[in-house]
Amino acid sequence: MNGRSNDSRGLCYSCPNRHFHFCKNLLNGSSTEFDAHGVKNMSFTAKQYLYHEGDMNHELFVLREGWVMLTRLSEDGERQVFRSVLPGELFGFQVHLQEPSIYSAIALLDSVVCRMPNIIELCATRPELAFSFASAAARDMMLTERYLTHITHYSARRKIAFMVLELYHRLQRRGLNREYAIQFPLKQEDIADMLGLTVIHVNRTLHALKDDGLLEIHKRELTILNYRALCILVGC
Amino acid sequence: MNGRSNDSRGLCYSCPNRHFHFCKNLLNGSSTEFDAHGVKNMSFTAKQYLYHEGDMNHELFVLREGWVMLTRLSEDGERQVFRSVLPGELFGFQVHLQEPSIYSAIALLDSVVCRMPNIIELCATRPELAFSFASAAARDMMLTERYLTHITHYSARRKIAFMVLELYHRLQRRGLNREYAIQFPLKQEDIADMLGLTVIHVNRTLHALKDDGLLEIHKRELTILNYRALCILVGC
DNA sequence: CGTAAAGTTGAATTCTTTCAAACACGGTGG
DNA sequence: CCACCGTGTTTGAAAGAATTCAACTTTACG
Repeated sequence: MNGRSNDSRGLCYSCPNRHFHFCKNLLNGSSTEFDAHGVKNMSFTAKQYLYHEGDMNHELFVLREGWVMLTRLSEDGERQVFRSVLPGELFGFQVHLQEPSIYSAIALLDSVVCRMPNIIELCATRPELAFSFASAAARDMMLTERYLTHITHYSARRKIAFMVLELYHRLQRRGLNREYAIQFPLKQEDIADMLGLTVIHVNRTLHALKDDGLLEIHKRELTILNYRALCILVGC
Repeated sequence: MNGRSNDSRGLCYSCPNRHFHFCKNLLNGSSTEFDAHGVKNMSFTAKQYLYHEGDMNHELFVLREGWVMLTRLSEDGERQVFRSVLPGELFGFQVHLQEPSIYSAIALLDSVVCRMPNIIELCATRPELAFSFASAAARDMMLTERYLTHITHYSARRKIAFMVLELYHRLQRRGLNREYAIQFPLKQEDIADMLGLTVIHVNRTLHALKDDGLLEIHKRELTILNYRALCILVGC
């Protein structure tokens, strides 16, 4: 009822309930009301950019289906992957709504997003939405902080295991898994840029994980071969 | 006026303007109005915990003076430092206000905080505050993401340089620096737990940075010896 | 003054990166 | 149908970065 029961499952690292309340709020509004604010669905094909860093993007998106990745190019040309956005989740909200976006959003799978321009106006009309935004932002924050602490403290093996479990749980929460398998469009280079490793090392580590019977990535599909062992590795 | 001019200073990594708008909003309210909601100042001495992870903490804090550090113990006993909270900044807001806090807050210096219980009630009375919370959360998010990307991708030397510059700029913004020096209560172990390094390696790296004339930490005071070189190292 | 906390050092080991090269696979054009 | 091309993946060897462990020194503080 209040989401507490979900959090007592011991999934200490993932945040499967992310944005749930927000989306419920948002999506329960009458569609005519939202239409008035220019809220509408848009489709993107895989590898298509929704927007680039530097664009003036005053819009807020909810991903309805697909997979979106948020990236940024650092000053020295390195690509940094911020995070993956999965169906039901929110993205595009940033501090200064008047400022250019600090990251790019690219669709990794064919995706449908719900776009909301005029966030400020929307909040003015429905004040409770502002609180939802705050909650959603705090939720993102929690997730990012977990990535931060895990990634900074542990081995490549554990980082990858953490990321895999985290993504798996978020998808599972929405019923987007097939048993222990999920559709997985991330390339080894994406994983590397997300976790701060080299492609080569990601490759070797993935092999080791497969040899040890923990997980396997094949043909854009990720299969968790030993869920318990993976949890133990991540330390939860 | 709108904060945009502040962001054009080229401080690509730090977020000196953090929480500024929020605090302005909040602190400009008439004190009687806030008193009605139980808003009040509290003092803590150095090394004193404001609250522990697991506590039921439904409160929001603004740090007025001092230095607060947010930490968490992971399942395997390792301590993880989330971030430092500096004067003028907000902390304590988390997704599920009804849930126990996911981190501890400890004062590293004698500190004064402004405590606001009943956040939800407060937001109901003053809806624009909710939007401020969302902005503040987004701001924290941006900072954390910058830490994430910097820390995951670069060497210990650069991580430490980044952290130092970031803290320096946040303090400088409030005029809490003395030239190129700031009060610096973080111990080498805190730095290690924040950046995911060992104390030993932090120690060696700090020495190297000092030998190279970049920065120096002595008697709880940090001095930036070569600001330009530090910026170049961090890559901004 | 004595104890605990914080900082320092060296040597050996482990983890991760770098560089250079090869392989696998799907799509395209001839 | 096959050669070609590009993207993504794989491998080896060597160098570099960071950790571990164990011990020692200095500083802070009651």
